[in-house]
Amino acid sequence: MPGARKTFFRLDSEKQKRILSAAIDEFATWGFHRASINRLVGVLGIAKGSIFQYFGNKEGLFSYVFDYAIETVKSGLKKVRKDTEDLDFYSRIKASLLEGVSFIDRHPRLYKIYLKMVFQEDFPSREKYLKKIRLFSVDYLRPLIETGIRRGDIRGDLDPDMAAFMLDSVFDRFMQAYAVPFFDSGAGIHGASRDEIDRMIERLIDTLRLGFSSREK
Amino acid sequence: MPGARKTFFRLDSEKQKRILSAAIDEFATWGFHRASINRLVGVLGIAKGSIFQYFGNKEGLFSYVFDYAIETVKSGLKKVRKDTEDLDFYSRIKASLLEGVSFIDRHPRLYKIYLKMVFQEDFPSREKYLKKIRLFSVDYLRPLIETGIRRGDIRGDLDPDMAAFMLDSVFDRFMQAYAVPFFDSGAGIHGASRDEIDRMIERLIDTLRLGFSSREK
Amino acid sequence: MPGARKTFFRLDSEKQKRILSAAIDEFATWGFHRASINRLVGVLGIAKGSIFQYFGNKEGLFSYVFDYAIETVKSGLKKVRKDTEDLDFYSRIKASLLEGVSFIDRHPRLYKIYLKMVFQEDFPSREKYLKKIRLFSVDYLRPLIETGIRRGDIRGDLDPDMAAFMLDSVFDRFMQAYAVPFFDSGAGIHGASRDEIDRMIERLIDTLRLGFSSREK
Amino acid sequence: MPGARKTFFRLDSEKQKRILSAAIDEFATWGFHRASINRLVGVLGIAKGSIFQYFGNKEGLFSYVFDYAIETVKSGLKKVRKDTEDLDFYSRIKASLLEGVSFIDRHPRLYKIYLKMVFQEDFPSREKYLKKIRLFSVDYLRPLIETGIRRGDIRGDLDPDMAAFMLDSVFDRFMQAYAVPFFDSGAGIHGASRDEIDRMIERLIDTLRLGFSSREK
DNA sequence: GATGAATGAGTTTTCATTCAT
DNA sequence: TATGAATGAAAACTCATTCAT
Repeated sequence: MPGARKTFFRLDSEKQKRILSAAIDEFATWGFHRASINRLVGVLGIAKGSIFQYFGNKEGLFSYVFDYAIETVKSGLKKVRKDTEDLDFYSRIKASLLEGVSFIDRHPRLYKIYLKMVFQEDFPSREKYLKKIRLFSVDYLRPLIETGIRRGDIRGDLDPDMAAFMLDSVFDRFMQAYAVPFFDSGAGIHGASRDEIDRMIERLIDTLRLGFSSREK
Repeated sequence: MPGARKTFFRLDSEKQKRILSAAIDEFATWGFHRASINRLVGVLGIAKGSIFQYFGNKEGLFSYVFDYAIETVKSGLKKVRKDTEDLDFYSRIKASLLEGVSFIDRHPRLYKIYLKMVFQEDFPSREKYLKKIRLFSVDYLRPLIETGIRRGDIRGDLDPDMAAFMLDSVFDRFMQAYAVPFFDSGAGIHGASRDEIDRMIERLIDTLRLGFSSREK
Repeated sequence: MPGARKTFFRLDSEKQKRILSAAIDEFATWGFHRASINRLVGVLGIAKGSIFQYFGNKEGLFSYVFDYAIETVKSGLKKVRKDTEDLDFYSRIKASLLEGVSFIDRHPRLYKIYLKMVFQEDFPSREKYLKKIRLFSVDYLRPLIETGIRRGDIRGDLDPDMAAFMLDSVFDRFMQAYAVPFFDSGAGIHGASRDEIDRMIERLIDTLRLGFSSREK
Repeated sequence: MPGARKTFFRLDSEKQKRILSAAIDEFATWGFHRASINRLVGVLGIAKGSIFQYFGNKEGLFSYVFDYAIETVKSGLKKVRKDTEDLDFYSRIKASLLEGVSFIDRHPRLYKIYLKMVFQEDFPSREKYLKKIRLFSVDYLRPLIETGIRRGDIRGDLDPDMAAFMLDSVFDRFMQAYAVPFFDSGAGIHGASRDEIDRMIERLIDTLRLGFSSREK
């Protein structure tokens, strides 16, 4: 039901972009509940009624912004998947992590909205939005793992559920670790250079690859 | 600075508990900003002014609840650490995960407050509260890993930073995975029995132990 | 910064006047701090939010009322200055005092607001408001004195600073003396008629003119 | 009716002074209405109920403070009147002005309370308090003028009502002019030295003595 | 289609006073 | 005599939504 209406899409495309961008700002800064339509129209210099005409209500606006965010993430990862088709499993994981970091650099506000959303159970239709995200992770990581096993990059008896779970956890946490200082200072993981980030990822992947136990024969 | 005042501690202890419990309910359900003192005193059947006499302001109340939560988590983990002192690394990790799951069963509302808090950047002194939590994870996991290496449970060349990072991520995510369906239905990880949870944890630890790569000689 | 917003000026002019008048009432009766927006909107029969839409906040409303008061005083005195251009110094002083008295008759509530304001050090931007008033007295009285000296109405060796200071003091006090009983009973200086006021002013000016000392040769 | 009760006077005299001083602070800073008993007892570290036991209610406390202020002013002026009995009129006026200035230096908080009070019509029994002050001015200035005329310091045909009115106005304004910057910076009339204040007073008295008109024979 | 005035329930916080202990 | 917990009305201000123009 919610989302943008025909009226919105009939607007001149420049205006559509201005509204989208201002709405992203508002939700990224304040989260859903504390975002204020009053403030938004103040910034945009348009009539309050217009927002309601375009999106029905506050949730409709959020829904539009959120779908845009999902599209953006998806297209980034699709590109990585395709570009790395011929590489081995670990290189693909590394590329994916780098894409995550780069996504935060390119779209910090969208990532903020994601974080805001994840743990606020109470806003309308939260479940629906979360499902779109979760599916995603499974859709993306499971095939990667399966291909890795088939090609012999990963040991054949690896538990694919748990592997996916671990990757998902580590991905998420790594992005958070990168993002939080980035939001404060504009530099990820407390000012680490791109090279340092690179090395960190390698160490992380090594740990994933080798596991904790000693390799006695 | 904020927190409970003398006035509060002078109250009859039954009343203190009633207020603490109702406040936990309120913050667990609504988060910090949307929690309502009006609603709270309505539930408690006391005067609005009283809350402000006890805690100074809304943040004082939150601070009191939060410190209580931290104490509760800490005492649970301390017990695990002590009770498992003689066990090997993987058993201790398993016990810790089980304690996490059990904590959610025993104190679902406190865990909810934690989740609500983590990604709402804007509420007063959030940093201060987060620091208390973060310290925690490091304080707890690093010694476990170091002892594991010393005792030979873990390979000596394991990267301890990344290992701690992985454990922290996986712990957090596992607890979230357990908690979210738990909040909805009262049963963790979509209704799994205690036995099933147990097996899941074992599979997870196995994956951690062995890593992704095949064990060529 | 504060003051009325576009929204307010777009209102039907009758409504603007009703709001201005009710706000003057409220501030004149209660001063800044004890004035109540709740009471105001109750009297006006409009929604509380509307006042905040028109003026942003309480100070914005006060600022609007205050600027209106200043305008009203200024225009009265300007008229006197112009109308008495050709008269001698003492006649101009008399006319000014009469204008002061008449201002209180015409705008008792505005004068009340002035009195309330002068000695409440703490309300927001008080200094800014006071400055607007102080400038005023200097701007008005000094030229009058200088012209009086030039024309020979006043002795050439009069100390102009102290003369201005005395006039300002006496003006202020006279208006207060007139106003305070006026507020209580509706009749200035305890029920004196316009003729009596007139004579009082003459006696006052005589005292100013001749000074206290005996006129020895 | 209002004022301090027996209970208060039975207190150890040191405590009485602490309470008086803290109450003066509170009223001087906040005026009557915005003064807070909560804050006061917080500062004093005594029970809220005690204040009500000592003074009945807020007005009782104010009344006590106010009577103390009047006594303090009176005793200062009485001393001046007596010490200057043998001096001529203008010297006595000068001494009185200096006493006013010195009073502000010695008791700035009491003078603040006076200013706060004068133009806040609405607090309980304000008229009663004001009367005590007004009487005062008449009681003090009229005899001074009459003695001055009798002794030939002042011309015999001076209008004594208007003379008293002028003196009262100029006194009041001078003290305000001294006090307001004093409250802000701790130095009267924008940092003037005692010598400069002295000269100002002399210029002012000269202007009063000689009047505005030229002294043609 | 666009506008923006109107709404009123909601928020946190303050405070003088009472009264049982 | 002293204490301090309890009260609840009042304050300023916010905001999503509606609807007449």
